[in-house]
Amino acid sequence: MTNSYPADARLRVFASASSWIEGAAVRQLEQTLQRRGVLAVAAMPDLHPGHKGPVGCAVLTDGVVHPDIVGTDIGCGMTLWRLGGLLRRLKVDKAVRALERLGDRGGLDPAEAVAAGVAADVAARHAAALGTVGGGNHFVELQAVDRIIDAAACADAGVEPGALLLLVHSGSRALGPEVLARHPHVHGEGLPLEEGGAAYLADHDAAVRFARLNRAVLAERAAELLGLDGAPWLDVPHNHVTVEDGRALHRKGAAQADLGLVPVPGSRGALTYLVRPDPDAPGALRSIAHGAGRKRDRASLHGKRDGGERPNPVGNRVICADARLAREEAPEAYKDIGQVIADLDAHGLARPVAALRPLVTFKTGRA
DNA sequence: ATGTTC
Repeated sequence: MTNSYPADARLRVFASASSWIEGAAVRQLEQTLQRRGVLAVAAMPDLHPGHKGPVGCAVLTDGVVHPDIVGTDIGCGMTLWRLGGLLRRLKVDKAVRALERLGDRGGLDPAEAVAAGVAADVAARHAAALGTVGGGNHFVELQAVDRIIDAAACADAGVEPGALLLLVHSGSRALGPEVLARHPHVHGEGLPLEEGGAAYLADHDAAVRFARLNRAVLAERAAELLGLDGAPWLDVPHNHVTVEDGRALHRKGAAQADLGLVPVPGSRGALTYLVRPDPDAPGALRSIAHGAGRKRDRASLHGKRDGGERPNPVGNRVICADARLAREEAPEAYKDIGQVIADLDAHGLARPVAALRPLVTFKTGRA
């Protein structure tokens, strides 16, 4: 059973027949193609329905900027840090107790945020959010290199089995929604660069930098709590818009593919894959999948019919004091990351380099 | 996604 995708030469779908994509997401793709100025759309194997359009796609326009494609979480993405530690020396219980404290401290002071490059007015309103995970699918996760898949690429990158890593998924917190609200636009019409698009981009770019800084503060704090040396390695946004040669490239839940290696996480009970994208893959708009993608909407995961808690498929410890969030983010809410990676590989978008195993996941310490 | 959210 396969979906029938819109017959439109501008659309490329990088998913195999065995990757289930909801009909609602396909209908949203049709609407995306009707937005003003759309030249090309690349849909990834983790495509799923979103608020104002599908999550898991890249959209190139002739210069019209569509803020509601990027949505509220401007700059959201993944940061991967190397940790100076080895799996065989790790005490998992101790790591759990350490990461439980990630929610204890507040964010930065405005002065610290300004020193880190945040504009004074933004710092005044949002510094306290720097170093906070947020909700939804965001997390901080201690991982270990589980399996080398591409030995040469791993040797190049210094990736060795049993090495500890820190993966952070977060965004611009309340700054993103503020920026979106500050630039009103008609759905589907968007903002031409000279008619509000450039002004949106300036605020948007600040939110992208803010989100990256937030991930760095989170990683630094997590490494400190774990008592391990931490070194920044990769930072890859998957929710943003870039303008080049007068064209606007939007990514909505699609990872940037021209920054080197990319961590592609599964659910919070699955492996993460480190992949090497081909930034020139035809039709992919310099993008790849950003994760497993939701299989079930949040609402359907509540209620008695769901059958309650299941064991974590890969045995990582998940710190999440919010039971409702834990249900919405349960592993069974997500697609199979192995299939997503297989689809990326089969379509020439990315090659797997290593599999990373989650050990301890921090979602939220707040009850 | 959201100093969210009935």
